[in-house]
Amino acid sequence: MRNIRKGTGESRRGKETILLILNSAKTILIEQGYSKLSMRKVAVGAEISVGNLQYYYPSKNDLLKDLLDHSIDEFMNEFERLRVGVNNDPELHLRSIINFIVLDLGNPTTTTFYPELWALANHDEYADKLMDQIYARVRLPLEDCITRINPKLSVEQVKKVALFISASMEGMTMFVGNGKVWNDSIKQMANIAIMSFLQMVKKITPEDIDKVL
Amino acid sequence: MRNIRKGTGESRRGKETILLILNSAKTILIEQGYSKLSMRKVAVGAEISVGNLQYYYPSKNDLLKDLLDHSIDEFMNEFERLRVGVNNDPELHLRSIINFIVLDLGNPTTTTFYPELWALANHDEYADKLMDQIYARVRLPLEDCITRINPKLSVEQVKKVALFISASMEGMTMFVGNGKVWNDSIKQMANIAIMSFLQMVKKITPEDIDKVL
Amino acid sequence: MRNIRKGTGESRRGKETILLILNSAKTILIEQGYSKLSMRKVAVGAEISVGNLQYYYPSKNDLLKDLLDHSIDEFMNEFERLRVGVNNDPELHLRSIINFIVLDLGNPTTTTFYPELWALANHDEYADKLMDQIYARVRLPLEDCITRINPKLSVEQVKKVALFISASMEGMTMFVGNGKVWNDSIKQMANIAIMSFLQMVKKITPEDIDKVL
Amino acid sequence: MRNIRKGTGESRRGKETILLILNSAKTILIEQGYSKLSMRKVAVGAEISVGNLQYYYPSKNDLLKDLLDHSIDEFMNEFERLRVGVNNDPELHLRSIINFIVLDLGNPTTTTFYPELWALANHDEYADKLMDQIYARVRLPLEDCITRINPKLSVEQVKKVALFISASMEGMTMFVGNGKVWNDSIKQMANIAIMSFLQMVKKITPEDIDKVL
DNA sequence: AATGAATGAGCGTTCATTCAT
DNA sequence: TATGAATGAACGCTCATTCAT
Repeated sequence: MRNIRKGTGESRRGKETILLILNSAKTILIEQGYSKLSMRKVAVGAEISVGNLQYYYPSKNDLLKDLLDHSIDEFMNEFERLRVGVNNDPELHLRSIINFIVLDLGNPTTTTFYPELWALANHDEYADKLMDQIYARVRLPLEDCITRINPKLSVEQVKKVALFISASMEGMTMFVGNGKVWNDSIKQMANIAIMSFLQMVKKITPEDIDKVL
Repeated sequence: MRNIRKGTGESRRGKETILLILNSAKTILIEQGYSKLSMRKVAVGAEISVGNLQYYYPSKNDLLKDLLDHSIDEFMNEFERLRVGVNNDPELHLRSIINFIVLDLGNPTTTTFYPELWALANHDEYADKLMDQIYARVRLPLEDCITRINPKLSVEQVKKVALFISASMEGMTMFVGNGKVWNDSIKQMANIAIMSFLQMVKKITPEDIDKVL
Repeated sequence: MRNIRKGTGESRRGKETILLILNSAKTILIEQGYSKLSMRKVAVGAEISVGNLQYYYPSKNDLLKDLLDHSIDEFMNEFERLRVGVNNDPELHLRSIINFIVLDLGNPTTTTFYPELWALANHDEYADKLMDQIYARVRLPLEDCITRINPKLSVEQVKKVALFISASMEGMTMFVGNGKVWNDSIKQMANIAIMSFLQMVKKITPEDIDKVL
Repeated sequence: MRNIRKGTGESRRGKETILLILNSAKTILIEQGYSKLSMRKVAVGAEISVGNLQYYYPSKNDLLKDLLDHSIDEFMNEFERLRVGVNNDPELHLRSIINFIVLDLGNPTTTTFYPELWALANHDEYADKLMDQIYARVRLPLEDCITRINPKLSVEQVKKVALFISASMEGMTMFVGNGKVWNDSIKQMANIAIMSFLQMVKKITPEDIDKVL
């Protein structure tokens, strides 16, 4: 919801237009993929002229940046809400985070948006940076739980365990996401994930992580 | 390595040209992403004319299909080699599979190629079908190990556990792959994965998987 | 003179550009034939960029449609003017129509444009529909004259006689048209046509038309 | 059935291939029009390679020439057969010629092939020359009949009357030809034509033809 | 007599972008 | 803010043609 050109999107009408643009862009990205995302199609989808689109976003890259920011904000806002009302039990908290993330993979937007983001991150610096930020943010509460459940792990080791858990869950996107073959098994996947990760966090030792074979 | 148009690629020279094309296409896909993959660029990379490229691959989609087939064949061939010399201990076998796959994520080709494939699979039927085939093939030895380690699980449950393990490992691609921030931690990730998955396979009960909360 | 894309050709400049395009297209169609009509050549002829041409006519077919409409409008407008100041004598009116149409065949545009249209009509639905409309319109006054000259003919028979007269005149295009071998004889052709058709309309009986041999 | 490159098409096999080529080309010309006629499509239709096609016809223009020759030969051969068994009555002979030509317009090949030829003749010298030859040949028997029916006409006037009759009949192609709206009325058109032309030939005077208004 | 391989130009079309209004 | 007009490059693709085998 932040655009590039200074002084644009400040009036109420402008803000509405920006929302129309971002929604159009996101729809295209999700339904057709990044390779089919064009300024023209975004303009048509937003029911404005190409000229006007370029008034708000002078270049396609500007639009992409704002689109990524905007899309991620939505996930983040939902994720933050998890915190509220969390009790003090780290194990329970870990369970609820895992549950939330795995079940979120069933969301049709998540299913298609994130693979696009990952592919993009391999070729686009901004997307790459953004990915780092999101997942670092997602790992924060994981790290907190892990530290409390297994205090013997060093800070670095906790980070790696959190990364493992987070990455593992992301990997399920392409298999249990919306419309995917295994979508019906999403609940069981969450169960396996909780069981697997919880056991591991409890039992894992510093040596398990850092041993060299 | 199989081209589309009848009667092309039959001479030695033709076969060489097809290889030049596929290598060029793969390089572009990996270095620049699918959205930048164009017939022109492939032709330039293969040092042939666009006309000649289209002589072998009448449409871009034909090229994409063959490129995916070709690229996946390479992984499959490597994966098949794992089988050879496998001992009878299912736990050891499971360890070696996990180890192989996680470490393969460090391969620069794997790191960038697979996210492209996942994104593609969301919009391209052929890519989707291919993904199903690859991962089904990858899960086969996993399912075999799991069944032998934990005989109490039903066939369906074994499949879900295998899917969980396979998907989890794929998820690490974007984080520990070649050039990624956590690339240095790839060995520890393999350790955590082995520890986590092995424990889970041993301990998990049918009820753990199918319980409804 | 009506373009396709909404919101284009609305400013004075846009309308001028559309005229430049149509003139360029018509010139190429007439001088080189439909098989040589390309968007690029039209753009060069109109001294605009290909991109701008496609801004007005998103597809070649859109341009062709408008070109046909536009070209036919010109003939129609001239043809309508015939009506004005027509006296009440059906025979005289018939003479003047025949004279007008046959002499119009000497027009260089008519000579080359109509054969293209006929060939096009065999493969293009829109051209076919348009042909039907033009010639139905041309036959209207013919049918009126014939009915008044020979009231014994049924409505259907009048239509067939009118069709015969109209079609016969069109057939001369390829022989007495501009630049054709017999172009010098166009006046005599008109004479023969008038004599032939007038006699026939006066003398023909319902039986002559519908007899089965 | 005559090709361009010296020494080709001399073996039995070569002659068969040439026939396959010409049939393929004619089918495409008739079904899709000249603008869609390409060497590639002809080769596919003839089930030979492009290279082999170009062995027989080094250039597209060579193929076109032979195609026109070949197609017109077919009509000519049929037309010559008319002569056989013709009695001495010029009026009867004229009727039979008119009848033959008008009814031939119902032939699907004639319907689509000739408009293509006319359009082509406007831009291609060879097609133009060929048209002259065919129609001059067609007018010969017409001129013979006219001279005998109406001996007062000069040689030049006879030629013009014959041209008028021939051209008139060609004009019906686009209206009563195969698949055309008025195809059902083809018999009545022949009746009207015979009545109209016969009357005219009998009654017309040198003054009718050459008068200047 | 026939094929497969290759080229280079041109095709219709889409694109990001610029700019005057 | 917003539109319509315009550009120039690139896209996937088809084409006529050449040539080695």
